[in-house]
Amino acid sequence: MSDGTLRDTLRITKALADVQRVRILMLLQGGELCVCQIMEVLGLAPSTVSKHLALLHAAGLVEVRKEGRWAYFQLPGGAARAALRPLLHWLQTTLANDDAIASDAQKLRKVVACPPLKLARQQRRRLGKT
Amino acid sequence: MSDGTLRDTLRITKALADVQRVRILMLLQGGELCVCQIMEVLGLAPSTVSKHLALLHAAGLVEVRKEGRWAYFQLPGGAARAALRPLLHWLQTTLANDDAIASDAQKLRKVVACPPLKLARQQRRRLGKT
DNA sequence: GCGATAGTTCGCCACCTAACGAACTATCCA
DNA sequence: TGGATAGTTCGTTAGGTGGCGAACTATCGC
Repeated sequence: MSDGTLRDTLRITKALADVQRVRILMLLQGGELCVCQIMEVLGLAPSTVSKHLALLHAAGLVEVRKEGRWAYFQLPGGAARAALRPLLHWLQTTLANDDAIASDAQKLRKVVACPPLKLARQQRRRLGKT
Repeated sequence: MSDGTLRDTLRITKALADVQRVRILMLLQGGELCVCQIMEVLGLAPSTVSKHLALLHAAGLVEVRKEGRWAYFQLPGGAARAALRPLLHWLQTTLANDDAIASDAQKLRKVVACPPLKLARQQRRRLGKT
């Protein structure tokens, strides 16, 4: 996918040029997450989160693991991870003291505390009412 | 300017999410350049190049040195350079084998071979005719 | 099989942005 | 002082992008 061309590089920089996608990458530092968990932290519609994740995937910045109805996303491993290491490390470093990112991390802790199944059910109920 | 907040980080990633600006950063690896030299390599109007450089400057990715009518741009030095090192190094590495970037570099060699004054004069003439 | 449901795709809208030329600023030189 | 000129700013326009809800796909449980 990424073989060092300008186009591939721009796919990555464009993927990083959005608040929500940067927030997602920071969330994934703690390990894989499913779409509904990310939705909950970001406060965005499922279609929006799905689109952001598809874009990150196309750029090679996340990997997917599908398990039944659930889709788990995580940072890439192996060779891709090595190639992206400086980039992700820079992001991590520059955002180490950011309040919004810290707030996301805290919210994530609460979100992962309850199982995804229960979380997704709550979200459905909320959307149905609105 | 950049004190580690999410907004500052996004200013940088957004600055990197454009072909022309990435090309400019790669050109500046060889040292400072004036606007007319960058114009010549990229093949863009002066107003466009100026805007890109202003954006890169606002993101802290380039520094300016004004000398009379001329403005010389270069990659940042000192603390800023240290903070951006991983980012720029990643860019440099991923684009090491890109044809378009290599072609820019070659074009730049021809451009710097003739003094900026002469170059600028040629550009004026060309614009006037068109 | 059938309803419920996690996630994706599609269509639409509002906003942003890259490009240009024209007008402007500021410096140099005759 | 006045004309030429390097660069910036402004206004406009065309194309890209993020957001949502609605419709769709695919899996699970009864």
